[in-house]
Amino acid sequence: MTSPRPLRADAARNRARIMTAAHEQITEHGPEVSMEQIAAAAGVAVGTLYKHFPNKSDLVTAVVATSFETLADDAEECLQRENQGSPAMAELTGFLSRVMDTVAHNRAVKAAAYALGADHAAHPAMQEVETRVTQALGQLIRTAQAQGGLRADFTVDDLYLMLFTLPADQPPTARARWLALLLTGLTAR
Amino acid sequence: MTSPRPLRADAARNRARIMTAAHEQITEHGPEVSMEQIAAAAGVAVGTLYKHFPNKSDLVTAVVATSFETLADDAEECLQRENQGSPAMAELTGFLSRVMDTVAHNRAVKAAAYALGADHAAHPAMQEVETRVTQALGQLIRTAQAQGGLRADFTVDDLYLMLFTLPADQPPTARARWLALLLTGLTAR
DNA sequence: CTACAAGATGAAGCATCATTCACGTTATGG
DNA sequence: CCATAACGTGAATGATGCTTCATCTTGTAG
Repeated sequence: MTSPRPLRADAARNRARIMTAAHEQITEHGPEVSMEQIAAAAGVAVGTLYKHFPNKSDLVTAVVATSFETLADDAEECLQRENQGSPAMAELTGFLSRVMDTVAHNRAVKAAAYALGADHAAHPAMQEVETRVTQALGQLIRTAQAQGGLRADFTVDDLYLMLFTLPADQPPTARARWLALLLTGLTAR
Repeated sequence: MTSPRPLRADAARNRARIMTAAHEQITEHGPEVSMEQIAAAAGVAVGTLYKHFPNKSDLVTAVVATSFETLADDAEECLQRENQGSPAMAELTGFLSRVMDTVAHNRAVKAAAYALGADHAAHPAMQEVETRVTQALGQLIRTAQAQGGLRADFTVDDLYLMLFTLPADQPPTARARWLALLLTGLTAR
C-alpha cells in the first residue's frame, strides 16, 4: 500500500523543502502565489514542483491538509485535557479563540477552514481529518452541555458555522469582541 | 462643480449600459470577470469601458458603490418605519436578515460589505454612503436599547462586525441558524 | 448642412501564470 | 566504479487579461 520505491534521498529532501516553502508562501500571500515564487522560495526549479505534484491545485491541497491537521491535533488535545478534568466549555472557547487567531495570521489555515465546505473536502486526506475534528469537538460539545455551560441545542454543525464566519481581517480587539458577543449567545439558558 | 460639458447622448446611453452589464456580471461571477466579458455583455467594445473608467478597479468600485447605496437605502427605510412605530429591534434583525440573503446571492454586495474595511472605503463615494448607514443604524440601535430589546453595550461597530462575518456560501437553513444563534447573544440581559 | 470634437473601435502590446519537455545531472544498486 | 533509472532544470508554450492607441464613426453646435 505504501510507495513501491522509497524515494531517492535528494528527492525526499526537495519534497520537504517544497512543502515548507509552499506553506510559508501560501500562509503569507494566500493560495494565489505563483508556482515560480514557491519554487524560488524552496530553492528549486519550477519543474521540480511538478515532479512532486501533478499541478498547483494538488500542491495547495497538500499544504492545506497539513494546516488542517494542526487544527485536528488541537481539537484532540482539548478533548484530552477535558478528560483530565478541564471544563469542557473552557476548552471549546479556547479552541475557538486559537483558531481565530491562527486564521488571522495564516491564510493557509483560513483556506483550510473555508475548505471544509468546498471542493477541497473531496480529497481523501481531508475527509479523515474532518472526521477527527468532528469527533473530538462533538464529544467536547456533549460534555459541555452535560456540565451545563453550553446551550442544549448546540451542534457540531453550529461550531463549523462559527469557524466559517470567523473574522479574519479584523484587528485583535474586534476579534475578541466578536468572540465575546458570540459566547453570550452560546451560554446555557 | 458638475461636469463642464454634459456628456453626449450616445455616451450617456453607453455609460448606463456598461454600469448595468458590469453590475450583472460582477453580481454573478464576482469582481474577477474580465473587462472583455463585461464589454460583451454591454454590447460595446473594451475600449469604450476605458473611455468611461480609467481602469478596471474604478469600474468595480463604481458598481460596488451602487450596490452599497441600496444597502444604505434599506437602512434608512428601517429607521423611517421605526419612527412610525415599528419596533426598533425587529427592524434591526430584519435588516440583518435581508443583507445576509442579498450577500448570499449577490457577490457585488458581498464585496461591498467587505469593502467597508478595505481600500474601497478610501473612495469618496463610499465614505458618504458609509455615513448614511452608520447614522441610520446608530439611531436604530439606540432606540432598540431604549426599548429594552437590545443589550446595552451593543454598538454600530459591533453591527459592522456582524456584516463582515455574514455566512455567504451557506445554505438558507444554515444562514437562518447563524442569525438565530447570534441574536440570542444580542438580546438584552 | 458641415466641420469637428467627442466618442467608439478592436487589434496589438505587454504582463503574468500554469504547465510541459528535451536535455543535463546524480543517487544508488550491483 | 559503472550503468541507469530517477531526478532536476529552466526555456518555451499557450492561455488569459488589462490597457493603449491609431483609426474610424457620429452627435451636435453653429
